[in-house]
Amino acid sequence: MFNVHTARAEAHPSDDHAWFVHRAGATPTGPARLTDLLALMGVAPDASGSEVIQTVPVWRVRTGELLVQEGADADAVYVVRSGSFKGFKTSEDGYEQVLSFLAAGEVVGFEALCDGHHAASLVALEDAMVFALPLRELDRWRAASPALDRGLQLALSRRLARAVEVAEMMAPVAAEARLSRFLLWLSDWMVHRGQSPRRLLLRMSRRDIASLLGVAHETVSRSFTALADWGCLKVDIREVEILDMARLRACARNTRGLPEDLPPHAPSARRRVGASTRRPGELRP
Amino acid sequence: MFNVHTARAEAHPSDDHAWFVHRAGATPTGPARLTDLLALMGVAPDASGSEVIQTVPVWRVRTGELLVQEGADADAVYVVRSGSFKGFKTSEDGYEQVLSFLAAGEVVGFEALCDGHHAASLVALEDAMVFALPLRELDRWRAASPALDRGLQLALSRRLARAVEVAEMMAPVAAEARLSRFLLWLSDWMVHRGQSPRRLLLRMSRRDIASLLGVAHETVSRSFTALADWGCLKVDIREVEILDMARLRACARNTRGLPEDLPPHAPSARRRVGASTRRPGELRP
DNA sequence: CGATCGTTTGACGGTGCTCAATCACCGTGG
DNA sequence: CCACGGTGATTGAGCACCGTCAAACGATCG
Repeated sequence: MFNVHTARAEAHPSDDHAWFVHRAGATPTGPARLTDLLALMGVAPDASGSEVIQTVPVWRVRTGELLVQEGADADAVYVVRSGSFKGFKTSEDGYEQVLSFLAAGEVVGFEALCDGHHAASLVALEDAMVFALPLRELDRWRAASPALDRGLQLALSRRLARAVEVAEMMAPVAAEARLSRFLLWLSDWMVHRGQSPRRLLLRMSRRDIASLLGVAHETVSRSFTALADWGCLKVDIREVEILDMARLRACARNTRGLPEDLPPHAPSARRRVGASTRRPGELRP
Repeated sequence: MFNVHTARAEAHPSDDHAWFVHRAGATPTGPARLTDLLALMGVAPDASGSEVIQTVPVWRVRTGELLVQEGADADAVYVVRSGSFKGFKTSEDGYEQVLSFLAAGEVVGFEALCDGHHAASLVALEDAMVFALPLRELDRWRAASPALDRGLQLALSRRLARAVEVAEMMAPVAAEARLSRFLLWLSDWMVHRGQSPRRLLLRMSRRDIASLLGVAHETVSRSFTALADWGCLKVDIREVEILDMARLRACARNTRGLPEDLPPHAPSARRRVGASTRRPGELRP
């Protein structure tokens, strides 16, 4: 009936492609010492590395600005020093598929190593700084500093392990369960950064969350209010407080609605009843 | 109403957990030379490596047997030599979430490096062989053979790039579009292995595909017949032939149903009409 | 040949996508 | 200061896609 792709084409016949709406916004700033990077990655520094690698370039990216552009030639791999990023891919019809959210200590842009081009874009969700590891130097630096090499391998391993969690959030379960999993994941994230696991400040919009979870952004809104009605959360736009961690975990485990054996904290007429609990591809007993 | 989790618990009160239904099935076989591994990874061999690394252990895994078990201690990283694998994670209620399908040349089990435990299980979809890189030796081997190191980094980069494609297949678009994307991905896979891009032999069940795509396995069946009705495919259980690559790509691009500007090859009453084309989280013009 | 599993097809109902209206919030400029 | 437009979040209504349940069929295997 109404086709987004043609609609866009008609509205802006010779418009720039979607990946041009953002501006590359990384600006150089004072370089750092290797030991700073190694500390961030959680590995002990080594003397040999610091001799060869005097300084590591640092880039600063402001909120909403791009660190890397999908399809662009890659000239470096980055390690997030502070702030957070959203990784996404925009398809030709303008749809923005969010792939991950990234925080301090994580490696980004490594996908580009195999063919020299970035597979996805990265935009800062808040003012951020990144260490840049020039591809030209990468092998030499890793050879010079076993600690850097080890830190990178560990970070890459974590990235791959994270892919499992993302798949769980996109799994075909009830929208409330996906949101619960996302919030629990964020909570873990906060703990790793030494902050409270209960008070979350969402740096991303409802639409970004929706894209990651694979639902409509209106559904994310509804799921937030549902979880709040069930006594799991207190929600104020982007400030979320987890009131009942056990119940939230129960919602994340369950595939549909609210588990029966955990009656609502604050009884609500909104509670769904009679919903089936099987999910796609379920193994039957 | 009917809760899978409790139902399982009632049926098998002291049952083994789901990840015990498979048996670890990897058996050692004649080790290979480093140059074989390097050739598989697409990097030029180096003399220094072959001196230190005389032989590389090779394991054989038969169809349906496990290479690694979720949660098990990891003692090696593997590179698939032949055959193919399914990576999956089983949740406590028995649901099997497929995460990826893996073929020759790909690195598996690397997620375990960061905490020493495998995050997901790997089962052979056909008789397979893998190179084993013992974690104990990994750093030493990489240092001894720059070629091995480079090959590993490239393979890891490809794995991360693949995560983007998996996300696209799980994206909230029409079931036919997801299946189209999956088949196109498989087709690319065949090309990389030097085989025909049109004739696909599916090594996995409908249920596995369904899990990866995030739909019910019945929906996968229906999508296969829909794509066949639209003239894209010829389907015979697990043998799939792509008849119209351009049309299949159009289906993969589109979010809902069959694109209007490509009338069905073989007119079918099954064709859906009036379906909207927006998708969750769509950016409105 | 019976049993089990995988695949296909049909029917039905519900979740969640779509569309739409409303509100809160914000930076701008009159 | 307040009107103004723009963005993001929330809520409601309708309906269609697809998940669920069911049954039938073919294939494989003991």
